[in-house]
Amino acid sequence: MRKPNRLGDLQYAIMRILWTQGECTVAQVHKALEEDRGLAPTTIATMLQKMEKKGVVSYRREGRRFIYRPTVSEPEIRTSMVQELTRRLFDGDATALVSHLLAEHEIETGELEQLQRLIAQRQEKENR
Amino acid sequence: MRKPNRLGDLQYAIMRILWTQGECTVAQVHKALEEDRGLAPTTIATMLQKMEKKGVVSYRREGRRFIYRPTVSEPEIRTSMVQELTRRLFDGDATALVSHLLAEHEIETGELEQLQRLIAQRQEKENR
DNA sequence: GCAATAGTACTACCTTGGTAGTTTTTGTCA
DNA sequence: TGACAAAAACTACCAAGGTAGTACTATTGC
Repeated sequence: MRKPNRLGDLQYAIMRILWTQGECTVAQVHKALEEDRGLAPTTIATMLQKMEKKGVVSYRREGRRFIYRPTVSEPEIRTSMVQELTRRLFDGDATALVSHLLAEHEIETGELEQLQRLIAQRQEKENR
Repeated sequence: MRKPNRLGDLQYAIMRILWTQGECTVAQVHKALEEDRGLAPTTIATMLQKMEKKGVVSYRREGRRFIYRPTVSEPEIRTSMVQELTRRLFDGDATALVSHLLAEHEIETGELEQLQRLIAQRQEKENR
């Protein structure tokens, strides 16, 4: 029903923890983000509740505590967020996005070769 | 002071009008978006006020009416929005973003060659 | 058995983006 | 000069993301 989803900054950060850890308690997520963000544990808990309501995570109880688990994959979210931006900024033209990255030097000179290789790989896959 | 800015969907749409037209009255912007969005003129006016406060547009009066003008360029905004997404989703690695586009087939097979050319051009520029 | 604690629930508040109605002002034209 | 229309001002409201304090509850260590 609901289109995949875009996530806010904190929400995405939380998802990253869940994607790498697989399953987490609130405390574990809090711990993992503490360094970078220094948020109150209740902030994480509240956010996870909101995310649960929204359908991007689910949980099971284990004794008193909740174990959260992602219900959407990282590529899924990434794809829908990248698509969204591409739609808005480049009328959905992903090539225009890459063109922008090249023109604005978001991509270092040293990485150009690697890109060429990536494209070649994709072409090979296509022609097989 | 404030870092360039990310814009919401409507805000970006309005900016696009301003970027192409150069200067616009509220009525002109409204007219231009009517087809796609069918919003009330006051919605546009309110949005433009908010955008003015935020510093992405400015205006001058001409008689009774306001003429709005962008104060930031499209590449500027694009760059900061793309950077933001790249930071969040790919730890700031633009090449990883392109890799994603290739892997998820956001880029059509037919466009691969064009991309190769774009990269080659950039490389030439570099070596000159 | 009970108190300290850990963990969730509940509530609240702020900001930003989005949407629009109502009121006031002010040119303009008859 | 006065009515009308167009424009802006003001106000209001909603949703979502973000942040966190306080209240409740269940566990567990003594």
